[in-house]
Amino acid sequence: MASNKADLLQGTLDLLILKSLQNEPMHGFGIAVRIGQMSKDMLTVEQGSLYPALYRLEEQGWIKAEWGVSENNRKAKFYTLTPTGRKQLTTEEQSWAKLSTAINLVLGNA
Amino acid sequence: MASNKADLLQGTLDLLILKSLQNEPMHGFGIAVRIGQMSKDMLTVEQGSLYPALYRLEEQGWIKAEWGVSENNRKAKFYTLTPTGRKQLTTEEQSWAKLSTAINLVLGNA
DNA sequence: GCCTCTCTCCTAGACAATCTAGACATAACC
DNA sequence: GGTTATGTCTAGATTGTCTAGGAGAGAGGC
Repeated sequence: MASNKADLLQGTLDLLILKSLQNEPMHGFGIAVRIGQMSKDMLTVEQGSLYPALYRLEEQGWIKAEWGVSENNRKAKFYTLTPTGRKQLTTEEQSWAKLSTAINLVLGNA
Repeated sequence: MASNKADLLQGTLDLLILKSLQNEPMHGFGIAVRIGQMSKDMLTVEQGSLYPALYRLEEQGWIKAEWGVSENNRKAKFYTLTPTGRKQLTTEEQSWAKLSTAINLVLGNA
């Protein structure tokens, strides 16, 4: 019911994934770890959320997958941001900014 | 599919409703209008989202309903924040702050 | 060589919140 | 008396996330 853990807000996962890929291709597992680190462990991406999300993004044409080898010498699927994905990232960043602004307006944290 | 409109993020509606009731009791319709106004029309609360949410909150004991008469002389259900609801509001405000901070960390809008 | 740990990917099914798209009732206005 | 604005309500679909698993393969200890 009420969650003590920092569950993600629905809709933000795509944004976070796209953002993780902004500078360099990464494999799925790495994306999850990266998001955890960047948020100082306030956000946790479950694998059951991550992989479906990655497929979703790939289907949309926002990211592209390629098999490769990880830093630890394991085979891993590396995802790259496509040009369309880059546009989408911008869009989602703006829409996040707008939404959080709007909510803060209501909360009075102007 | 992708939405141009400013859909709500799941989980934020409860917070917004509780916040609307912080200062005075309101009826459902009024809450929706209020949220729209306070957010400068960036947020829109659909009725199909609103009423289920109100029931949810009432079941949790966070708000209390009472039939009354609106400013326009219609019968309307007025909702009041309970003491538990007030606590919940604080909790949710904090958790929103934490979450948006976390996301902004990832986005680099530190 | 064998065992275990860790890394990495994947999936089915449940769950919960929101949206779509309606219906209904009544006050106010023309 | 018809129309508009106000106000509540519901069924059903949709969607995104979580739970709770499984599986393969390299690394490292023995």
